[in-house]
Amino acid sequence: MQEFDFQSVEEEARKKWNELHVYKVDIDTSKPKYYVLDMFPYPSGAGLHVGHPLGYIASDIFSRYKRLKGYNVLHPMGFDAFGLPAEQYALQTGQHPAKTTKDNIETYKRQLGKIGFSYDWSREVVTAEPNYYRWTQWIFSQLFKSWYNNTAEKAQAITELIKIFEQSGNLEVNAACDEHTPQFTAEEWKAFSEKEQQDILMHYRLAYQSYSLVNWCPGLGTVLANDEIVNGVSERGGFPVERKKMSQWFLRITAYAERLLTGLDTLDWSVSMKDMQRNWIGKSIGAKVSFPVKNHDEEIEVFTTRVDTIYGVSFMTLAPEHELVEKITTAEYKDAVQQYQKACAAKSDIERQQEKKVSGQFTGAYAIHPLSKVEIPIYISDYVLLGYGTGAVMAVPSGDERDYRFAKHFDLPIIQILDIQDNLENEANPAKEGKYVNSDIINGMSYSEAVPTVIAALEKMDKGTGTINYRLRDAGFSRQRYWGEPFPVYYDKDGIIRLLDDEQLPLTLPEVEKYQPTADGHSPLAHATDWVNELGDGKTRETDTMPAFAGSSWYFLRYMDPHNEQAFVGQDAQAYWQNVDLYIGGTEHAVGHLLYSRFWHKFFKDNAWVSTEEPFKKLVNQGMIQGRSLMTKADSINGVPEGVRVPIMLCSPGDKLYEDKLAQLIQSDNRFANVDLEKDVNWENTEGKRYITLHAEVEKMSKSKFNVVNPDDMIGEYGADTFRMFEMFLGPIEAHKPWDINGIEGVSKFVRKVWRLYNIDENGQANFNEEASKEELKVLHKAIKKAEEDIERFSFNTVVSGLMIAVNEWTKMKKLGRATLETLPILMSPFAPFVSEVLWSKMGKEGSVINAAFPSYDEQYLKEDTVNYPVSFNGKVRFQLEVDASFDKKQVEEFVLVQERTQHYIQNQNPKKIIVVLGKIVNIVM
RNA sequence: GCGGAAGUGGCGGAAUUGGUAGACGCGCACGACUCAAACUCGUGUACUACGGUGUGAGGGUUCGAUUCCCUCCUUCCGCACCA
Repeated sequence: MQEFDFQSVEEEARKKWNELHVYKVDIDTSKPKYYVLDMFPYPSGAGLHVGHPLGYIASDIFSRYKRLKGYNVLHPMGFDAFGLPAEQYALQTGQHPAKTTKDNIETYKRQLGKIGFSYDWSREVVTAEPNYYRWTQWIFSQLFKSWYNNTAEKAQAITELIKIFEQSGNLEVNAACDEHTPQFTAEEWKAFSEKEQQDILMHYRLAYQSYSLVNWCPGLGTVLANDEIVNGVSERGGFPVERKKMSQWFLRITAYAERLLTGLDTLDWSVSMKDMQRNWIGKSIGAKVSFPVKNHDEEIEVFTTRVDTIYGVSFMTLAPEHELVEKITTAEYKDAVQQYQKACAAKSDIERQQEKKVSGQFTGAYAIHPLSKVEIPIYISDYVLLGYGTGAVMAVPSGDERDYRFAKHFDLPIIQILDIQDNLENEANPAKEGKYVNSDIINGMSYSEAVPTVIAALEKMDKGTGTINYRLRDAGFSRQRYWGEPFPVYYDKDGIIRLLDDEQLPLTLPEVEKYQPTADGHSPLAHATDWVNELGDGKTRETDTMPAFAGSSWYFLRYMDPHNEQAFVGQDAQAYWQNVDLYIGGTEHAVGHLLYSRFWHKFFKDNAWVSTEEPFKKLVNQGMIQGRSLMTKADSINGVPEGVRVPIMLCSPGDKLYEDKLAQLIQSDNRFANVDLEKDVNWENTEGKRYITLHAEVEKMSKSKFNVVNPDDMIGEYGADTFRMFEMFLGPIEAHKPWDINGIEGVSKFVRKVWRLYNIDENGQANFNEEASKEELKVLHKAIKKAEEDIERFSFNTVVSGLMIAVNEWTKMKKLGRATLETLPILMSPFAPFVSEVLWSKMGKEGSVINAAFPSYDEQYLKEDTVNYPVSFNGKVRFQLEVDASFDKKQVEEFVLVQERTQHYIQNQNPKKIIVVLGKIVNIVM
């Protein structure tokens, strides 16, 4: 008998797929479509480890399954190729990022190719290629040319807005815009200079420029992202970071906040994923209230979600940077206030957030409570953030923990406002239950009555309005980097920003000599002075580039129509493929990529470039495969708390690491530069040589932890089919689980057992019966049923178990029938495409198994003549009883009662109750 | 602190609407094959004082709970002076 040889099997299958071009898909209106998408990988230099393909395997299984089920399946792959690591590498080595990125993509494709994915590579998309980013630039232009009409609830052309301005100014316009947008009439608009008009339009555009603070790190000469800063210094190098005001591009995602929120209800995503987005959008319904300042014309505006607590306000707190502070501070307090402001400014945001001590400073000024007219003192304190709400708080010590601590510290009044606040001596009570007290017009009311009452009162005297606030901020869209999409704009000689014409796209990245930013923090593109000035006439190009999320916010649409030169996606292609039916990826993109993509998609919908409101219907988050790091005992090397990690391929847990080997390892890892082998190591010594014992620890798989397992190695040893099935067999797709090589033998055995079922002789011929037996068909139809049901609910690990059970039973039957052996490859092909393809051929079938039809199970084979009932007494199972399957409840009951064993448990008592669940269980209650 | 997910043998995990807890695989033990080993095949494998007891702990609903409800503990993830 011929034994299974995965190498020749993989070769044979691959050859067939290449010849038949099986993965090429096109629009086919005779079939329903199904779009399965993997999250876009960033091609890092390290290549794939075994954790990466987990989601890809799952999506590939589902794609193949859907295809067998008669769907026209779009299953593409491409690369999110712009980004920091390539640029860092360029900084270090001088190699062009385009070159390293290309090399890395080659590595990825080679690795992915080994696993046997059903990608249609003719649709490959690479964000860093000009023929792709041309459209990213085009989309940016469209955002720039649009504003959001809150009344129409959609984006519209900026030219429409200009028409409105010319007719009636902006007083009647209900648009998403900056809070500080000036108001003007049509006449005033017409009188503005062009520069002034353009500046005003910036307040409305969906892609706009504005000044904002960035994290400028002089030590590195660059701008850092928030997560590149640890404890106020740069993660790399530990240099101080300062806040620097720079002109930046933004996308007005806040215009879509409400639609992004309500759209979540229509999506088949996990609860936690939706919650993360809801949390990020952070809608709060509240009120804006104005507090007049005594002896001033100014009013302090606050935003509150608890306008019902307004009668509990006993002081106000402003952010130290609040613009009113200077104006209202009395001469007496000027010095103290300035000192406090200085102290706050010296602290980084992170320090301010970590500060637990109560601090603040009285300004000497008083506000007048809009309802009670009581005078209340105005303080400044660093617990109030300028960036949130209005940068001012109406302090209600009885209901808010921070206000309470502040009040206690400065000995300010704590006013009870709800009858249930009975422990104000010790703590604030933020509850909304109970009835209001000390609250004038809302005394005796409940929360839901009080809120509208207060808002109405405030609105009547023009001191407040009900408002909705979002935590969501507009998305910063500028990066002072080289390796990203250039902005398709230039500044004319008056400094007015102009778009390039669409025909001038793509605006390609110029070559630069160095990838460092300029000394004043401008992007490396500023070094390319020829490029910056090439338009002449005093026109200069924008030197910032777009962030990595630009290209990934729309790539799923490009796959539908990757070579279209006329549009980023053609109407026909989009009308057919609609949107992504199944999206598989990690949770790390919960609020970044997934939110931006939804935002762009809605913008496309507003312009009727796409027909769907949401891009991703169903989202499945694959878990992380963790590594097992081999460690020396944690306490065995002092001063290095995590011990020494040992490359995973070298040894296994329990192994002894001898002195010479350890010395070698320590030398190769500079974190252990100061370890003294004599003083710091607790040696064991039982055999004349010193050693330490290794143990395993589960942690993230990472090159720096020496615990990376390469899929190439696994495939080389066990074959791609076994590798695919094993990754699925590890556990539920969403769960995090440690990579444990132990189980792979079981899957490998399974594949070989499958091969043996075909009794393949020396000539490569399968041997089988023409007629399949009833028993084997029963096993088959059970397996079909389980496979189908489990794949539908993404329970891939149990599909593998189910197939194992079937194969174990068939193995006992020696020689199987044609029907069984022809169906098995179809069932298995989503999981193990290579061996399934070859076995399909061995059965003399034409074409590829990929194009077969998924079998349907036949109930008649699943029917049993008898049912095994567990018979329990008072819920405790005592014995099994075989009962005729056609019996009804009464018959089962009677049959059970006359059994000798039943009588033995009943003794001579009368059962109180007998419960028969047909096909399941019999329970006798005594 | 708030929100979410999870907790089952030595290990990964199964049990789909409440109905035989531990499927399947690993590991381990024994046996067959072999000069021997590997491979392969077979048998067994939650604990047990053999009465029973068992799904993180305690309580509840139910004829019956891993599954539903309440309280608590632990782990992981996300958010957080958010007014």
